[in-house]
Amino acid sequence: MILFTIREAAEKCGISSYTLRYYEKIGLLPPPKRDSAGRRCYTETDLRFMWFLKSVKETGMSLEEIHEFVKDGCIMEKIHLDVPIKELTPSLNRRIEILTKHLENMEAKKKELEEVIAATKSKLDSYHSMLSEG
Amino acid sequence: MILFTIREAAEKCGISSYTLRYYEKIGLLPPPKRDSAGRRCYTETDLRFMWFLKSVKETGMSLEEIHEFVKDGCIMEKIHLDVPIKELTPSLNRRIEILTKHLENMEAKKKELEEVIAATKSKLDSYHSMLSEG
DNA sequence: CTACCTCTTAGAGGTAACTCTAAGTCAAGC
DNA sequence: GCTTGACTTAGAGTTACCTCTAAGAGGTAG
Repeated sequence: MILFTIREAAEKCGISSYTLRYYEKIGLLPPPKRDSAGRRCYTETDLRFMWFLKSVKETGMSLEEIHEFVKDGCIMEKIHLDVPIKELTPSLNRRIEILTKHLENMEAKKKELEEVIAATKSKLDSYHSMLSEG
Repeated sequence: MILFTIREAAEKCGISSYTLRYYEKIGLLPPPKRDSAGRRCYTETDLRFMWFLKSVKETGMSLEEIHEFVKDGCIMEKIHLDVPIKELTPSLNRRIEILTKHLENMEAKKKELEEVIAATKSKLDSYHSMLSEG
């Protein structure tokens, strides 16, 4: 299994080491394994989770909402440990609710971006014609 | 000519009165006319400008960049006052540069949104199938 | 061995963008 | 004529999110 130091993880996922420790402290990232000297060792699964966190954050989810999303740990791990689906249903439903809301926000943002992109293009056109014709 | 109080302007453009005064103070909005009692009176042109400001801000332009964009006043007004295009060319070129950069940022944001929207949909699908099949 | 780099921690400091407060003015309604 | 409420100002406070510092320990290169 490949393991990464905090610096490698930071470089790979585009979140600074400072921020990774901060996220761990406030409960957004699970505490990773440690090496013999007590240093953090991240797995590829950890990195995938960081990528997910970064994606939703950059598309507008607040840290508080992310916290609400992640608060009862890794679902996949629980499935592997044969926790019955029945017990996971509340978690799953909450996650579905949060992601559905976030999806709506992202669709709205995308729509606004498209509108402002169009308006900006037309403004640029009018500036260009002022320069060439005016 | 229709005139609006700061509260009406705030309501119409979706920026609070506090923020409108703040924007004026830091030079993002031109000082509007005042009534006999010294209160701000906004024109429809002022409102259109607020809408523009809000659009670029919400799509990720910083107040500093907006300041750089607006810093030498209303170009249309100068054109009406018969300022020769030659004198306006530096302003126009700077505005074109800023808007072109912002357009690129918006396109990148839109692309990221599309990717995260797709990833989120697929995650939602997998949650739904855990609930129904798992 | 010593210098250097990166790691650890708790907690302080910084930044962007508001958001509100305090103290006071002004005009309208009762 | 007095209250109400919106307005004015300068400037302090708030929020979200980092970002860094200080103090100290472990491992590596010269």
